[in-house]
Amino acid sequence: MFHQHQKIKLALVDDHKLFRKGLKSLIDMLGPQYEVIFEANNGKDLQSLLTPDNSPDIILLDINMPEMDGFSTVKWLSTHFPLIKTLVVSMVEKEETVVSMLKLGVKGYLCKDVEPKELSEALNSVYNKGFYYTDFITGKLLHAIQQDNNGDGYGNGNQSYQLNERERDFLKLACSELTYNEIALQMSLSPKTIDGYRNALFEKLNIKSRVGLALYAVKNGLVHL
Amino acid sequence: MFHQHQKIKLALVDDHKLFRKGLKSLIDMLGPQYEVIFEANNGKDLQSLLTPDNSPDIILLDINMPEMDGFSTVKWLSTHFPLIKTLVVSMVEKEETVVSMLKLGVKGYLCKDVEPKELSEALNSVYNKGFYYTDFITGKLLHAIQQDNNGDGYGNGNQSYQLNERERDFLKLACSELTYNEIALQMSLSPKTIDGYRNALFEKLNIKSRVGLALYAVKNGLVHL
DNA sequence: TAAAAAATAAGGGTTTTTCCTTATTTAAAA
DNA sequence: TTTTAAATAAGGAAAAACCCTTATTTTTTA
Repeated sequence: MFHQHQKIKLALVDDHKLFRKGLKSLIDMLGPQYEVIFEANNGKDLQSLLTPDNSPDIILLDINMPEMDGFSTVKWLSTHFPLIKTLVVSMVEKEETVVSMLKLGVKGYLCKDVEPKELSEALNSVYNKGFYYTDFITGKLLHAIQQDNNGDGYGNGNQSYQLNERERDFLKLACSELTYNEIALQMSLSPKTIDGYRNALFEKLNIKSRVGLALYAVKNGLVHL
Repeated sequence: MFHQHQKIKLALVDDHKLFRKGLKSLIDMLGPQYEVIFEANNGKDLQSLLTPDNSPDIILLDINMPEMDGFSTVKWLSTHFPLIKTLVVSMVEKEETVVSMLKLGVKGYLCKDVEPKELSEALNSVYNKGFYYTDFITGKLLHAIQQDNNGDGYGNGNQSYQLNERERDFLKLACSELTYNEIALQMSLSPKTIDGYRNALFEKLNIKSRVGLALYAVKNGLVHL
């Protein structure tokens, strides 16, 4: 085993300081090969801290965060810092979320209830191999692919439940006590268009009611509680 | 400063292993005066691990957990192990939740985004003084009291928004895609009674729509995502 | 056990949500 | 510049949600 010339630089992005500090503590215990160079509360915070001079090898990233969530952060990173590898650490286990994140190019996905041992495996794997694929991830992907093949009109290769910007905007507002008419006003759209968005989401997400929409939004970190 | 004869025994109850391990790591760093004697995934898990021979001084308890949540756990502890002190560590910051927990007799309430320093202060305070009251807690209590005094018919001393068993049952079902009629069937009640429950909750919780109900339930850990 | 309080239920009406189908406008691709 | 595709919008109707008032039953309390 030869000498490691440089420490592996990490950054932590999570809106719960206690979790972040705990995570940092666990990482410190893994040994001196890892160094947490900074922590951020959310994507916005990360944007201000991240510079070419101060950039980590791997970012451990939460999804559900205020101001700027994991999705937006990964997208931003992929254009501005494409060399940084992202490892998601989230409590969200939903297939849609995992698959969406992988499509965006994250290098691994950990649930917050894994063993600390898996954290170190993930970090090593992402740094050395460039990715960390577990049975968890494979299972989600497989299931997603299988669903794509059932000929429901959404499948054949492209994203079956990937929501576009407008739908996400709508979904966030649907997750409030606004009436659909009020949402239409907010979005400067006809109530009938809103009607269409709702129906599209119902079909895409296999949901039957507005409560379902709200719950989906929460589960997938589109809104914060 | 004199010798501490006995370590302060702690137990951690949280459904996210990585958070638990991080928390344990932070506690271990506080010094040898604290010892985490066991960890549990949720209330049910705690029930099976907790015996008179194996009981901690302080339990650090999450709220939103599957199987058995923080509310039920605290209630159970207060009858079966009244001497154990409970310190809530949750991401929930809603006044209702904080106040309800305090009414149930927890000795302190920490949000998951506090500094680790506050964790150690809280543990010391709970162990030495029996409680840990912060401005955060006082603020919530004060606000709750002030609301009680506005003569809205719910106040005068008793719980203004404490939900009873039946209302909680209903709320959980309302947080689904079931129709109110279907909920009535499930609960073996008339749809008109359900109507009454909904209206009562709307008023108590200052909510205007079913989406609001669902969101409230999620925020307060009545349902798990 | 009588009175008070809480839980359960009904009547009846308004608004919002939900579900179809089809049409127009705008943007992208060939 | 056609052809296609995507976003936006309309009409019309049925179901569900929402709201207010009052009545009955059950449970608690005095």
